[in-house]
Amino acid sequence: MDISTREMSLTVGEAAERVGLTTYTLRWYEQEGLVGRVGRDSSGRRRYTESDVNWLFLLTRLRRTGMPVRDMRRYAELARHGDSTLGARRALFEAHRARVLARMAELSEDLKVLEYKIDAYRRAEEESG
Amino acid sequence: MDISTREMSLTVGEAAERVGLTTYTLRWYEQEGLVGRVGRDSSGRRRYTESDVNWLFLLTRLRRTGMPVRDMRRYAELARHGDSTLGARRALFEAHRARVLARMAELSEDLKVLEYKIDAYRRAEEESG
DNA sequence: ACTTGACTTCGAGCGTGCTCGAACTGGAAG
DNA sequence: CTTCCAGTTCGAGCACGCTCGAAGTCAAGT
Repeated sequence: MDISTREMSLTVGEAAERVGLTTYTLRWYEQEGLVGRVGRDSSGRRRYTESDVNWLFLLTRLRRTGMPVRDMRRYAELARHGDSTLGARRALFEAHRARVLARMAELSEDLKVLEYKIDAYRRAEEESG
Repeated sequence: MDISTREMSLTVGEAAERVGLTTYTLRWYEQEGLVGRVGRDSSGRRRYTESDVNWLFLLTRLRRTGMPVRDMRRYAELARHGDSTLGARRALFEAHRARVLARMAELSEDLKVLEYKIDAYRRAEEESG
């Protein structure tokens, strides 16, 4: 368990692959302040640490649940300001959780409409085909 | 139960309000072929029938479940071609249902991440707040 | 008769979230 | 040493789904 196995650092391409985003997007996220300035190596190339990757992963989940980039940026800013923002970050997540739950409820409703139509088509097909 | 109670027809504004879209969007949907050409009155104004409104309602559900406009157009085209496309329409809905279910599963997973973070924040707040 | 306000068509513009091309740099493999 | 590939920055461009402004029409209310 030496230092080299504990200190991983990935290029933008490797990081992109791990988190399922493109290199374009990773650079853009940084530019947009969704990620703090990523470390660079001696020749100016980005080096993503494990915690950078974990952060990016979290961002992908937030994004996938429909959180706007604007809110993700706000969250990133809070995170950069340390422990004094823990409450605010929790509040942000709780509010977002509520939106996700509402969205899921909406999808369940919409699913019923889909089921209804599928059934109606099935019946119509039997009748006329 | 006279004809006037059975034959409703709404202006674009009324229809928009009922289905929760704007008048802009309703006209645009028509232009994009998501809705067949809506009837006009003697002075060229749109008159939405009950079945137009039902159709629009269905479109709002498809839209809300994330169906792209392109696919909604394809569906509308199928519907305009009558009963011979019942099977295709059902297939389209079944495929879409699968996507919605997958999306819901994804959201459940993402929700776990949110819960986990909320909990972590709560613990961190207790510890340092 | 006049005003109001919702309607018409048309094409342009916008917000979001990337996505890409251009021009360049630097390390590694053959 | 050259070739190659992945990286850099910058600003422009794109796909999607609307959204709106302009200029005009028409019917109803005062």
